[in-house]
Amino acid sequence: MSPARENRKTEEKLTPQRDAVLQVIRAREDHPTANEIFQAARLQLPTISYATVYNSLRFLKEAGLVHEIKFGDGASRYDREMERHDHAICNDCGKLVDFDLPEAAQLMSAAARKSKFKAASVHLTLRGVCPDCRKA
Amino acid sequence: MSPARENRKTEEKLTPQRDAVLQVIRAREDHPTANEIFQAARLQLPTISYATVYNSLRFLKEAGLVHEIKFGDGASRYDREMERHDHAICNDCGKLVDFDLPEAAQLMSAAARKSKFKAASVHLTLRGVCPDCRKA
DNA sequence: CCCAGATTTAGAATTAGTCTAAATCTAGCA
DNA sequence: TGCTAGATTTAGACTAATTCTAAATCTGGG
Repeated sequence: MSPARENRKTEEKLTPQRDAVLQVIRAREDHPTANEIFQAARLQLPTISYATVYNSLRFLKEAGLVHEIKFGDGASRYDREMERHDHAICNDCGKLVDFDLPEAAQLMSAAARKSKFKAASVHLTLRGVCPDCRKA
Repeated sequence: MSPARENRKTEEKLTPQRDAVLQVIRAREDHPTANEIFQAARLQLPTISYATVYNSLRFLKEAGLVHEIKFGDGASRYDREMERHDHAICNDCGKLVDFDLPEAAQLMSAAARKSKFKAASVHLTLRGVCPDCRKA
């Protein structure tokens, strides 16, 4: 259960397919969907299947290597950023941007008190218009 | 464009089907999915179709009478609560609970500054374990 | 080298939601 | 009253995202 052992176990199981999926996510600034990841992974591993991309994403999530973001609008998106952070979503173009507002993290216990839940994490979502759409 | 006129327009178009959908949502404490709403609306209006439930939900959303919540885990949920509020989601059973943390609303401008977005709304999401699951 | 268990593959299946075209309803008006 | 245009409803086909299935393939330990 030590971090080192946990990590070794993960490494052992990092098959070429899983690694390709991980590299695709790490290489991108944005938050690709499973389909986008599939298209990109194919360039490296032409025989990789859609199901394997999903299996790999599940594995990588459980191993704590990627983060899944499920907002509306259909497909889940995947994020290389594992630290706690917040999201801004553009109401016009749907762009999703990460940012960190430490003050949001500090509201966790207040939120737990109000909701009566045992808190695990908090996350703030801003909806609005992104800089690009503001210009247009 | 006056509130009164806006309201009258809405009233005019509140067909029996749309009203049935609205009543289902207003009668429930929880946040039903479209499918749950369809099942319940059917009891009142046996011929109502699935497509009409979706059409009605879109209409009611646009009229500002219900609120759509899209978290992961598949289906959108619908909320009778129209005031700004926050959500807690149980990691064990998936239960979704409303609460209001006014401090979260106050983080809107800070979030806008960090993300560079023009803010429209903010919303906090707590993940954790609900009171019922905590007992079990 | 061989086997058991894990992984990958292709495609079928499932689920949520949207679209389409025909049927129905409704308000305004000759 | 009776007609017509426009809006709404309906059933079912369709689409997109994701999961499932079963067979094929790979891998490490003996």
